[in-house]
Amino acid sequence: MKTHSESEENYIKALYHLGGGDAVSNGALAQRVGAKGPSATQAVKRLASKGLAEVIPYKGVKLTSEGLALAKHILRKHRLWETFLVEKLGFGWEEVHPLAEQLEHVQSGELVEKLATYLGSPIHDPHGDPIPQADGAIPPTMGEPLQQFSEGSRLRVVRVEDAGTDFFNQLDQLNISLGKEFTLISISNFDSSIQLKATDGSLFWLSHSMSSNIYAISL
Amino acid sequence: MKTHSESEENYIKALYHLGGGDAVSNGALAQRVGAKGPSATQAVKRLASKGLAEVIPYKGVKLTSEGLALAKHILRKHRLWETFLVEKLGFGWEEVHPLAEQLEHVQSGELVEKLATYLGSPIHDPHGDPIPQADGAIPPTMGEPLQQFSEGSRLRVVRVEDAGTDFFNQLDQLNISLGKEFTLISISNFDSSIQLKATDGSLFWLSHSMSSNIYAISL
DNA sequence: ACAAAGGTTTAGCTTTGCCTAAAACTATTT
DNA sequence: AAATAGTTTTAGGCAAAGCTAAACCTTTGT
Repeated sequence: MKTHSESEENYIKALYHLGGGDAVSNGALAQRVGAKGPSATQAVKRLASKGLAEVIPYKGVKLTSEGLALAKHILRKHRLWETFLVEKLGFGWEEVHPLAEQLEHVQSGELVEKLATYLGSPIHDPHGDPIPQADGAIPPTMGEPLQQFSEGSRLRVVRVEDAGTDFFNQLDQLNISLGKEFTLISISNFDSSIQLKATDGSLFWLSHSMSSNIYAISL
Repeated sequence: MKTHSESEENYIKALYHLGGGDAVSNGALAQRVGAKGPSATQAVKRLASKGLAEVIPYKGVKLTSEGLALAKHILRKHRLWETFLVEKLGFGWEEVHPLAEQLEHVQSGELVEKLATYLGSPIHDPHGDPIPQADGAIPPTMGEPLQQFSEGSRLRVVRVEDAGTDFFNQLDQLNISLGKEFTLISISNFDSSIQLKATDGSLFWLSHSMSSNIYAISL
């Protein structure tokens, strides 16, 4: 198995995040990896020369099937490590992303699979995001944003967007976590904020910016 | 906390391994990190400029107290990860070194300490080597090579040198692992090979090259 | 004591990966 | 259809970290 630099892996991840298998603009890519335009241009050339991406100058870049497979593998590692950090080491879900970014670059197929087994072959990470499987299959992405449900629905939180530390802290304050169940009481016509009732009977409001990052399924 | 490149950390590790706090020759250092002389010269200059090492040209390099503390911290991470890989993920003790070399570079004080706690704050790694503690204290290095014991001694294996995959495989074949107890039956005057008796009564011989890498305590 | 041998440092080149400034292309607007 | 605004690429630098070849110390042997 060929080996790739961390920088290359970061560009691969960014391409996957932004476009999946579709073309991505140079600017978007640069912004995502936190670099300037010319760095991205140069980086995608390197990727192209390794057969991981296909570039059409001035038009965009997209991952080849090989690049796509690599992206999924990196994402698999990332989400498995996040799961480990939360489930086994007791980290909060807001802390694990930067650590997983480092751990995901560790190179060893055997390690990934042993880790997966150790964690019970999970298919979703601590944020509810699907963990790509060893064969490249991607489990379904769960849930709809709370806005999608009608008043009176019983629902279970199954996924949250990684919207930054403050968002996670607010979730913790509100005692919202994956698997929790609520009843959607009402949606404001004025500012789209949402009123929920917890199983303990407590009532509270969520701003639109909060609720749009929270995904649930209907019970 | 300042951050260091992986290369820098590798040189720090090498300096610690070769000299502890004492001076090390450029050649030895270069060989240990797998680089050529000039690369080492350059590297130690970088370390010196960061206050991690002290260089006397043509004479040698040694770690400063700050460099020493960093070295211990890296070694702590390395040995904790090795412990994790063996105890939790079920890797064989011959496989873990290269993986730990990657994992040890992950930067997060909180991660190290959570990992240590998760593993039960071990003071020795799967090879019996001492794990530097968070405060920099180094637990005692256990055991004496088998040659040191007299015929008839009851002893317990507490540490093995990392002498390569073949060595570990042979240990596994002989069913020798840390904590196992043996009686030293005899030491050959001819080639210093050693005859041991296991607790199940089985008898076997160890070559000098095997036994000199196996450390035990007397019971 | 001096010269050869051996180890160390300097000099200069390579690659990766980032940057800024300038040139080139695309797209939009009149 | 042309000009302008916006994006992308090229050109040219810089730092880290490696290398080889050449110059420079230190040590050692006669």
